[in-house]
Amino acid sequence: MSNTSVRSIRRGDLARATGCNLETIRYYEKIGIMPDPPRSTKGYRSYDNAHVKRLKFVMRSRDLGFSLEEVRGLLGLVDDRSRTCADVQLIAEDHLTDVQAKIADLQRIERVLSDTVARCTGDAAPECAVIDALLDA
Amino acid sequence: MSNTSVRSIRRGDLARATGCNLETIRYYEKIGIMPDPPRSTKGYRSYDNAHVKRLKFVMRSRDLGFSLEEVRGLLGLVDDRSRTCADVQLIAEDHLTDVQAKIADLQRIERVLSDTVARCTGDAAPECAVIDALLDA
DNA sequence: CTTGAGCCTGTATCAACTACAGACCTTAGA
DNA sequence: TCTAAGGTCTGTAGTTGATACAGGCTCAAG
Repeated sequence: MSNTSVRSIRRGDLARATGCNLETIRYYEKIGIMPDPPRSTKGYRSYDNAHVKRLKFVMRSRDLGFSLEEVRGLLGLVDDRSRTCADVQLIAEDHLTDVQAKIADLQRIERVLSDTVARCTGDAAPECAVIDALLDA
Repeated sequence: MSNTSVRSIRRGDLARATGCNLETIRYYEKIGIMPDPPRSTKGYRSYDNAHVKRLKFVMRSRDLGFSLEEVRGLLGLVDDRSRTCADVQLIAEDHLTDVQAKIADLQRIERVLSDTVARCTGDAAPECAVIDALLDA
């Protein structure tokens, strides 16, 4: 069962293969999230399946809201043969806590905002419940 | 009923009066969210009650997640004698929609993340459900 | 041989702040 | 009166996570 082996692709191909923006790949390489790939004689970067896989990992992590520093931590654990499930769980649980806090924050905002907007008449009058709420402590 | 009238305070006092970071005030002045205040002969900025009120408005708006551009819009409407409740409602409702979308996004993330973390054994084994989820498409 | 696409590099921009350096001013205490 | 501490002034750089653009090479098709 040989899976589709990509021998040597260029940055644009990697972008297409992953759906990641080309400039973003460049940025990830600059900050060390992605490795500096080998170069052709003419200086063109050459990527392979391992790069595709790693970049997809990064993208899925980002999609789940992990910061690039958290992704860096996760990548370190992926590479580390001695990592344990507990190590990973720690990062993921921390992040989950962050996400839950953000949700709570936004829900508070949503309540205040929708309550206030609901008091709007929405007509041509200069009085407005939203402005009043923002002006008054 | 004379309310506490602040005749002339300096930037540090404005910061203390509002709880806003001093550098943030400076930034707001730079980008025009707050006006350039008058200066003393020695070049010290001098603020009054109107500045305190405006800055508090900005801070409450930011706290409710309005972007600085949205705040700019709201401030324009506060100042504008011809503004209507409908004008303000439009901005607030747009923002409310944004907030609701963000909540939905984070809730999706929260589900995936907590489901995945729940499958962690949390032990010293190298197999980890989180890593697996991030590695597999 | 030319044209266009793709790649290379460096640099700038965005939001919304925050931080720091070096110079000046003001005020309280000795 | 002198001095030391603290506030204020200015300009500038750094943060996160990208995105955009300019100017120069190279490569493949027609």
